[in-house]
Amino acid sequence: MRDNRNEMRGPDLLFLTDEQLRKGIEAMFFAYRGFTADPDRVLSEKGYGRAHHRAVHFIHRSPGTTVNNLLGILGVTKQSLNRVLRSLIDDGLVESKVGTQDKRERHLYLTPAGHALETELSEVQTARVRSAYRAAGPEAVQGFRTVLEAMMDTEMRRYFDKLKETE
Amino acid sequence: MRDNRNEMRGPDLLFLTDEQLRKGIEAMFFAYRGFTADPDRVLSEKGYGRAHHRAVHFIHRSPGTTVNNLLGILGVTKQSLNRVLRSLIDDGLVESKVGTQDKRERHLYLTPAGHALETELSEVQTARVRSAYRAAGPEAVQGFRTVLEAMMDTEMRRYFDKLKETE
DNA sequence: TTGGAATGTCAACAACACTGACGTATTGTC
DNA sequence: GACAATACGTCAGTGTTGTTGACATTCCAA
Repeated sequence: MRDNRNEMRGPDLLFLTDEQLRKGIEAMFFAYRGFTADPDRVLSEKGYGRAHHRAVHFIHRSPGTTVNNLLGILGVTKQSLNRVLRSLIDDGLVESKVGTQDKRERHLYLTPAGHALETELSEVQTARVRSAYRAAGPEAVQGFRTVLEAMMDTEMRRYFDKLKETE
Repeated sequence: MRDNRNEMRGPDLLFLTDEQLRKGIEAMFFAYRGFTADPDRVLSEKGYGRAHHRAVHFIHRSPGTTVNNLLGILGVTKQSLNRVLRSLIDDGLVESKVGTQDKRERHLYLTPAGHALETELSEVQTARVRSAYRAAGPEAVQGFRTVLEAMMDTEMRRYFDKLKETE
């Protein structure tokens, strides 16, 4: 019924039927599970979780970032992030340096051990994405990226674009 | 360094550079947050979580499905699923009927109240996906779906394809 | 200089996943 | 009919990750 509403607008909009949208939603659900499966395995062996992965990833991506900046990117409360950072710092994977200009800020860096973990996680996750990209081909990848960016919150896209600038 | 390894294979493979893969990973992270943000808001108002959404979604999608089948789709333990189903059944959103052929099985159905919740969740999530699809266009959506399917575990793709058959 | 804003930390709690073990009802097989 | 296997539910315990509340430190501006 609602499908028909769209179908009547012409064949160009067939990709916007409720059925197509539902399948997109389910594809997103299943794909995200695959997307995180390999890093999750590595992490659980070491007693870490997905939150540790995210922290390590973005500290690697933006060395010297502050806790506050990381909070914005990760979208969690500072208390939640702090627990994760605490264990990473205690285990010697992350270094927290008091800011020189503003001593309230802590600047975060990966230690050599932290870089080693980041590399390990990155390799397994990248392997799957590379495999998917290769199987799908460049045009599909372009479309994939376009849809993902359109799906973000505008605030998140701001962070994403900022990271993209290193391109 | 590794980028160069790929770049040397010619311009066709530029989309497989480490930098492109990293941005794909980050896009996936940010987009999934947006993807779940709207339903999460609706759910938390009602005292439910993402796990309830998944259960309601797939019961709606496959009415009469058994607990065991749902366990396979969702990829969680029965203890975890049971907690969610318990609250949904107690709140009158899901009905559990003893199987007619095999009385060990429980077949799951949404009640009218369950359908109401499913519709509400589906509408806010579909709205975002529709908006993203519309902005990206049909070719991009095709590529999006292709990459997502290539990213799933083979086992999950089996479930996904089974759901797709209703297409 | 003093009060408010910003930054980060500690403590307690809730949601949701996990493992392991056990109980019950039903089914299928020898 | 005995017995193993299957499907489902439940109890107990644990861990990660999110939350709110309270608090210490630092900076800045009135």
